[in-house]
Formats: sequence, C-alpha cells, structure tokens
Amino acid sequence: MRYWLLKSEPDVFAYSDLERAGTEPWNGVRNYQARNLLREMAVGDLCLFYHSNAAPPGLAGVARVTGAAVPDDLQFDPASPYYDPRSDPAAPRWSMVQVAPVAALPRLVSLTELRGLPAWQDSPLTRKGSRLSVFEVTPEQFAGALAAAELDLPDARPAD
DNA sequence: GCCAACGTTGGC
DNA sequence: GCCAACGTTGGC
Repeated sequence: MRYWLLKSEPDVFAYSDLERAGTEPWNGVRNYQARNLLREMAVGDLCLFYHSNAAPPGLAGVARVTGAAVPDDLQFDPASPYYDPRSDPAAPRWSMVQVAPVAALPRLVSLTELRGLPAWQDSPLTRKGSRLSVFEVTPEQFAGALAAAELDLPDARPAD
C-alpha cells in the first residue's frame, strides 16, 4: 500500500465535505506532475487530506482511494472552469481518482507542527515554494502525522 | 528553443 | 492583502 497527500482549500472542499459526500471524484487537477501521480494511485491507498489556504493550514483527515484513475470528465465540459478545449477525447489529458473518507483527525495537525516532525523534514509540503497538490508521502510521514493527531487507525497499518 | 510576461498557488 | 515561487503561454 502507498500513501499520498491531497491538498484542498477548505473554503472550496473541506474534509467535512468529503464526509458529507461519502465519496468524491478528485477532479480538476490540471498539473502534469500531479496527474501522473494520480495515475499511480491504487484502490486501497490512503491519503492525508490537507487544508491549504486555511488558517492554519494543516492535515484534517484521512481518505482512501476507492477508484483508480479514469478520465476527468470536467475536461470535456465547456461550462466547467476545468474545461480543457485542447484535450483530445480519444486520448484524454487529465485524470481523476475516486476517494472516500476514512477518519477525521481528532485535531488538525498544522503545517507548523509538521515542520517540527523529523519524518517531514523532506517533503513537497515543507519545501519552500512547492505548489504540488498531489504527492506521495512515506509510511513514516503518514504514521508520524497520525501519531501527532493521536489517531489510531488499525487498518492503516501494514498487515502482519 | 529561449525567455519574458502572465496567472495561480498558498503561506503569512 | 501582500508577495515569493512556480508553471504555462506565446512571441520570436
């Protein structure tokens, strides 16, 4: 199993919105590096749900990948802000995965706090200037974030 | 292929 | 609201 981090602006779509929705297509990603990572995700992978552009920014919850990458339908919708007229329907440019909530963190783990965790010293999140909205996190980073929030997630641990 | 201009991201 | 950093666009 692999671990990932997904950024979302809570004013637009917060972790609580994911809980309300039950399942959600992770669409609208329009960055090639992030898209390539979406395509690497497998059903069952776990994601840290990060609130960006928030006060304070930080990790709010854990989500699970429930559907592997498929073409992002919004790229073909002229009414969508994510419409991409240059995407060829025969070879769609943009992908999305499906995610579902697993657990809200008992408390938000702020970016400031993450910067203080040893496992998080090297990450796109703590690297200055990085704007990547989807990236892989190490098992140590994942476990460290959950420990900081005092969330025990039995099914997040690798099977013995 | 270069690179300046532009729009966006996201912390503060 | 500010602004640094980044990715993309488009002229040449």
